Amino acid sequence: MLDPKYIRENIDEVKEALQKRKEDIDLDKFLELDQKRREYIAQSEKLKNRRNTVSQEIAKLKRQKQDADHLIKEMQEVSKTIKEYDEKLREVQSELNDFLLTIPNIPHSSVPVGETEDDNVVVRKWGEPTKFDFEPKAHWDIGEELGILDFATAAKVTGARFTFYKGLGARLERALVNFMLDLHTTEHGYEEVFPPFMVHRRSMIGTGQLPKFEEDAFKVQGTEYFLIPTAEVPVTNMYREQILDESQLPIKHVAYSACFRAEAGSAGRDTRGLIRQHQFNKVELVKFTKPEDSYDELEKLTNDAERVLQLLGLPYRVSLMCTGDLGFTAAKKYDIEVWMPSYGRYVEISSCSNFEDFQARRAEIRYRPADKGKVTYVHTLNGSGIAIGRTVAAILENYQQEDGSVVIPEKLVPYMGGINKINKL
RNA sequence: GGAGAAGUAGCGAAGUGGUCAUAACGCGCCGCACUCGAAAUGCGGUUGCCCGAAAGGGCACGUGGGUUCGAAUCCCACCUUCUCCGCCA
Repeated sequence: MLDPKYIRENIDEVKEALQKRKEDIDLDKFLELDQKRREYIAQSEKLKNRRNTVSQEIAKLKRQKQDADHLIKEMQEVSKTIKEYDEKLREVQSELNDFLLTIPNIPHSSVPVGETEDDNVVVRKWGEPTKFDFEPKAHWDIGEELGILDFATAAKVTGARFTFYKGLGARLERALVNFMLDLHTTEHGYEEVFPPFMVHRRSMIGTGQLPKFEEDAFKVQGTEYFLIPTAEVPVTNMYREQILDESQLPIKHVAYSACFRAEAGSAGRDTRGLIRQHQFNKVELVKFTKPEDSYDELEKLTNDAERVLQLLGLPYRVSLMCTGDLGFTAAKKYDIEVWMPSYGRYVEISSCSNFEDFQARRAEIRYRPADKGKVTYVHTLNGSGIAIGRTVAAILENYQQEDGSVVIPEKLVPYMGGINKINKL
């Protein structure tokens, strides 16, 4: 959520920013509602002041056993009028709030202006696309031939876009979760959190999934709960409506969770394999920082995520998202993309974003500066560190051998109980 | 799921219709004094939001309604926590 005061005072700048995002939002409507709101507040408060004053007088008269009927009669009228103004105010306020919740974040000045993913800027590459002296296979074929992935059975049991991992496949998934959690807790200083996989509506609004993107979420029938699309939601909302102490910042959490996405609107895309599932595992990094530190922390967070791929020996590149590909909530976002031989290109495996105070405002997460300055919104950041299913896909494809087996990256071998290769049965 | 109790500042807690919500009192925290230094002691300071150029005003006692000239206080609903019972991994 943007600061209403900021929009009011910088209306042209905000309009221009939204245009860069290709967002068509009528900010004049905002100004109009905001104007009305302030009018009603002024009217209502003037009357409340009168009521408070007179109520004291009534109390005084009653104590002196004097007659206060004429004042009480006047106050009956005043109270009625206050109620009318407050009702109008409530309506405008809620309309204004609903409107604010649909305005996306303003891109940071360092974000390239562009329309589609073609305008994203590759900022660095690590490693080279894997070369094979045989015809490499896609991970869904490798996985099925090794008996470690079973899409057909998942379709029978649940439906499309679900998977059974079996045997060493299930073990590989689990090994990656543990490997990443250990890396981020012991080497990068994140505190581990294991969150609820369901949250209520207020939390989904806090991080920006709602109200605009309800069709992307799974709602649990008979409850007001949503399955989390990412651990970002519960972990960021841990600190909702809290005033933190400056000495606590930055707060850094790492969380494993399953993630659930309806994938509405992606019908027909990435239908095979592990790339686009309704349920997948992810290790997520979440940070809360002082405003002046958030862009440094974004670089560090991105590096922390990249480290996973480096240790696994998977070639990747980092792209800076352009204004048109930034998503609703981010002010700046890097995608880390891993080389996927079956796609013949790099595929997103992590998204690292700085939301500045956009989420903090929605979720009311603030901190008290040590110098006793004004209570201020924190900046929130998060990034995948990293998506597990896509990592399995990348390992299967990049580490496949001509005989159909898959070598386990060295760093992962201890987590696989010493197994360094998955062979055909 | 059933029965009961409770939700007020960082924590504990007072306040049961107007004169105590910048919220008594205690603890904690910050500053100052005393001290060679510390402890102890004393003094002072310690919620947030909204409207307003300012002066100033308004709001918030779990949340939302209601009654009333006036609600932390009375009524209703919901949420959360605790205790007991039932069920369950």
